[in-house]
Amino acid sequence: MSRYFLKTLREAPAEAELPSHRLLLRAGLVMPLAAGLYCFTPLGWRAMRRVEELVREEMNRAGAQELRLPALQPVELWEQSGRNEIFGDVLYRVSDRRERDFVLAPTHEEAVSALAASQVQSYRDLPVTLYQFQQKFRDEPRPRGGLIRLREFCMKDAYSFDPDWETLDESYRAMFDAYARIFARAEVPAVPVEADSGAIGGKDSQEFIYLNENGEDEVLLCSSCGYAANAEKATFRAEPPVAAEPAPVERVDTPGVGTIASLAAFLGVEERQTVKAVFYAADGEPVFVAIRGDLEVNETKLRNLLKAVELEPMDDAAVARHGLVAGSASPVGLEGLRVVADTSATEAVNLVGGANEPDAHLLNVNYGRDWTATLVDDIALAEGGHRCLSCEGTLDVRSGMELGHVFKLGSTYAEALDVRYLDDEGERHHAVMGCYGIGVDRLLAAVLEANHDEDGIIWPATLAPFDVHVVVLGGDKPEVKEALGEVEAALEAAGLEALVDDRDESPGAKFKDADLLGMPVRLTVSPRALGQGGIELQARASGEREVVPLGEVVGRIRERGA
RNA sequence: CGGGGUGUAGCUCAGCCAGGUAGAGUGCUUCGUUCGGGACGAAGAGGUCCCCGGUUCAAAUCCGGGCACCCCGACCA
Repeated sequence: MSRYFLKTLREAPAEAELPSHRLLLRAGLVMPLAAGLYCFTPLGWRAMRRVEELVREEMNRAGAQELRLPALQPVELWEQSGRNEIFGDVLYRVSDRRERDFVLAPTHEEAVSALAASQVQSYRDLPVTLYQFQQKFRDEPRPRGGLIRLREFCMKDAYSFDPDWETLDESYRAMFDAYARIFARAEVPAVPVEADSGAIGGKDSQEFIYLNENGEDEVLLCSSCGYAANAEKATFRAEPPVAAEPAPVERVDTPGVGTIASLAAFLGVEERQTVKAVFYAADGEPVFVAIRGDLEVNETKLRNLLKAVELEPMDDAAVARHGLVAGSASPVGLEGLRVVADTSATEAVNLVGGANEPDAHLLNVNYGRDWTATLVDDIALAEGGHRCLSCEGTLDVRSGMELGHVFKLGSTYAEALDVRYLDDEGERHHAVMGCYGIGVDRLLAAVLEANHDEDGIIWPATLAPFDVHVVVLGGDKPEVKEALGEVEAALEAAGLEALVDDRDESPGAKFKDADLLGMPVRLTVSPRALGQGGIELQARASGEREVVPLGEVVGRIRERGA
């Protein structure tokens, strides 16, 4: 370590708040270069390589084949798939000396499809799963949390090509199982949850979420039946509507009432007896959304339903232009606007709705009789405390980090980039694709979030940058020198990698650094330990300590699973 | 893109309100002592006080404009 390119910090820089971010900086694994961009030091890079190697082992075990695609890609490829526009500002754009336009790829469905299109000809070439480790570039609006959200990061991205949806199920399952093994071996408790599959379409989509309060994603979990879903996707059972016979519409004055809460209080009804209006602009087109008053709109569900790329709240000018009365808007008597209704608002009877004039509302509004919608579907947002749709349980809301995503894509890219094959009857079909991603940097951060104590990192043995941390005390004494030489030789012969702290530091400083850096096993070579008959061995996780005769050191390390 | 915060030594921060020689701890260098849980003493190196402009005899400090970074939100295949 006296010559190792590493500096630890006694205190973490002020900008770091998350435990993983603080540890990365304190242990000297990374150095920030700019927002969302990090340098990895030799030690940090070793850690990354260990994570990468673990992922690679499981990909290979699952039968996937590693390849390499370029990060720099012609913009035409992205125009072909239509994602030049969909990604928009997220794409880093560059041009070459001839002023041709390129992008730094944020993901590789296009490139891998182009490659597959050139290679796949027959059903005999399928199925195949290809993967790579490659830097992705995304101009994120807000990088954050050290390695949690980066602008340049390493992703393990895999893509499967199958002849049909049935065999895709098998390819998908193989990746799903590989992911479960990866997170288990990395000692990060990630749970699979149902996820939104986005505007691209596709079928099943699941995310592996590490439940952690510092995560950016929200998931809903049912402790009774095990249902788990990303908040964007989650379904639930709304409170049943209040039962009643339809009554005639009646106008009431509601002076100063402009919110559902105040409306319900003013009239002495429950919020689920009201209908709420929310206005959006979907790709610039105005949309009037009606949902029961006790529920919120899930904008992801709405965006998917409308097949919109962009969905924003309607701005005040547009609200006025369409003659909408905020606070008392109503789908009743509404003309010239696309109306989308949540199922909840169409099933309930005798709701209180707006009157489309200030300080007034309508009683006994009923779907079908008084108003209709262009589209009716589930567009409600599941929240903690809601009832599970699958059982009698209650949903809990938790935050978490998305570490991996597995996704049955279908043929969207195969069609855009012409990945076709001939079946055994000579008929041409598009391949059916799946895609599978793991953020390697983020996984490294998650490993630290899940494996540390107040003294520092506690590396899982499979991911530790070094197997053993050797603290040398009294290194100028001949018996210590001799013992150190023998220990180093034994470790090397056993294939164990060691970080040897031969610095001229006080014992306390060396022990503190050993705890911070967190290798699974610490060996102390010192006059005291030699006097007690050998080398001191301490396990980082348990803190258990023992003095082991020199010849048995490797054996004891092996027994401890390093 | 909206809201909040911060920019002074490698790191953590004080100084700014009330303008007047740029500071502490830690880290770094050297010497000595010490040597099993961030040792002690001494000497030293290290600064465009984020940038540009303004006010002033004088700006880290006051004023204006920018930039960067962090946090919250929006966004996130």
